[in-house]
Amino acid sequence: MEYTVKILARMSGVSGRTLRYYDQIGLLKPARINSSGYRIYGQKEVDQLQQILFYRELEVSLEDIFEIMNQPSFDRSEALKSHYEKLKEKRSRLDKIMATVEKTIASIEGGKPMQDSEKFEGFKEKLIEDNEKKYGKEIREKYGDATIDASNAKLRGMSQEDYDHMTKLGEEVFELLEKAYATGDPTSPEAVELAEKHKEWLMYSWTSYSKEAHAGLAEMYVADERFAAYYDKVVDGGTKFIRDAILNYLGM
Amino acid sequence: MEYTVKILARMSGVSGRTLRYYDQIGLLKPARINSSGYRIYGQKEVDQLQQILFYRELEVSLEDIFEIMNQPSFDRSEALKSHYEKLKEKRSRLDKIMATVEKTIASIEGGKPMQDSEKFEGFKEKLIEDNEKKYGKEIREKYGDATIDASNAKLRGMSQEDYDHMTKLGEEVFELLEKAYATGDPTSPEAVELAEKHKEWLMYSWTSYSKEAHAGLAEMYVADERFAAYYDKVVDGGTKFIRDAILNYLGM
DNA sequence: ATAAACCTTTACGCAACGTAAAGGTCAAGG
DNA sequence: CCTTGACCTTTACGTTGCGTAAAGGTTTAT
Repeated sequence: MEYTVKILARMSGVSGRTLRYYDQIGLLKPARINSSGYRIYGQKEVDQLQQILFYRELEVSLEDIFEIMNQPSFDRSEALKSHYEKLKEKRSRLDKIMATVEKTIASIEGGKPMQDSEKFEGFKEKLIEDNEKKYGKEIREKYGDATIDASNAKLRGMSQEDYDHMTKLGEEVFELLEKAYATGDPTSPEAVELAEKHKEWLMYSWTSYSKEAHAGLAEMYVADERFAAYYDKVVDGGTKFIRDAILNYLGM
Repeated sequence: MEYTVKILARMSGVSGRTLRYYDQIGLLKPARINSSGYRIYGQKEVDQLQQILFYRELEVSLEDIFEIMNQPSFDRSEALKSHYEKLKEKRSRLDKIMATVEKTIASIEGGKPMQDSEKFEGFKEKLIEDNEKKYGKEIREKYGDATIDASNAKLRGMSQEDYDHMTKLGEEVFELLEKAYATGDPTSPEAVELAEKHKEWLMYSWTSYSKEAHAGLAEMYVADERFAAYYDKVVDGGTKFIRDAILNYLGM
């Protein structure tokens, strides 16, 4: 039950260099180093490597894998179940791309033209994935999976126009934030408009709306450095301002 | 039907930077540059980009994509059919990994242990893929798809022991080449053993064996720089020697 | 005419290793 | 016992496919 680099590498399908690299960055340390300086891996490390490979399969960065697996709340069994769902999503993305390939073949051989935007169906899913990779981790960590999963599900069903409109709304929120901030008053008409626009934007990704959830999100913006940085980019203190504007709008 | 960078990017799901990069490396050049230096893409480029994304989905390197698409014999329709098959393989690999995840969950919750090597089922497929990525392209180009596809199919069905044994045989071929070469005589007993061992090794990946195919492969070794480099690494002129030894063994 | 939203090129940065170099260790066979 | 070959080690530079400023020109809308 003890393995050297080469043996574990052969068993798992990764290279020796990969194992050494994982040791180097602290992602997977050998159980012990023997008297000659050789890395020796045991049971626990085998299971950890498997877990790492599952995450890697989902294109999670090694850094994120490290953070996830080192969280005190990390539950292997639960992680595996989540993996299963993600793999299913990945497979359905593949199915979509396969459908696009089929359609393209038919269009070439049948001579009937295809909408340009149709030609990229399935690839758009990648956008959603990437988005999740960028923001999903922290949101998941702090606010649970439910919100983001629902948000993704809705995104997926959206038409191009809807998507564009939503993007535009998001930008308008940004612009409004700047204007409203200039008034210095979170109860000003501009601030109210900001809150309204923000709600409108939210409706695109939220499956259900409640004042409490909206207010909770506003608080989250301030609490979460990532969101804070996002809104503070527009104007310093912008995050707090948008929170106050929303809370005022909601009468809280 | 004319698109600027941003528009095409949004439509296809790639970034603007990606399009500029593809232009830079010559993979996808815009149809024309307008008077202000802007990149303008047309119908043909849209289809090319789609094709590129299909290849990218299969993890083909951009360099290889370029070579493949610029071959005079490149047939879009055929390429798409091949894509479809590959995507199917990728999906079945995903299925295997999903099965491994399920098994792992059951093993954790049921408390029954799992073979260490079982834990990496599905990942091993990656090895085959990578191998193909490394050698497959040139072989395909020059000798058609049939051989390598069959070879992969057989590889997939192999047990760990078989695989190890094959690897070992491959190494023995190498060792023998050096010894046999030292005799300087492709009809020496050592050379005959080399040819025999080489046949034995071949049988692991070939579905059927014929003298002609074996001889053909020997010639291919010499003709193909990649293989030549591979065998000449052992001893200079090793490739020609192994060809002569095989031809002699086959009585040709 | 001014701002917003595009576009351009240049250039440095990054992840996740591959790959070579230079050398120590260990089991097996002569 | 000693050599050989297959392991092991560390160090370090190279690669792919972009992301991300920076610094500036163009177009469109108001």
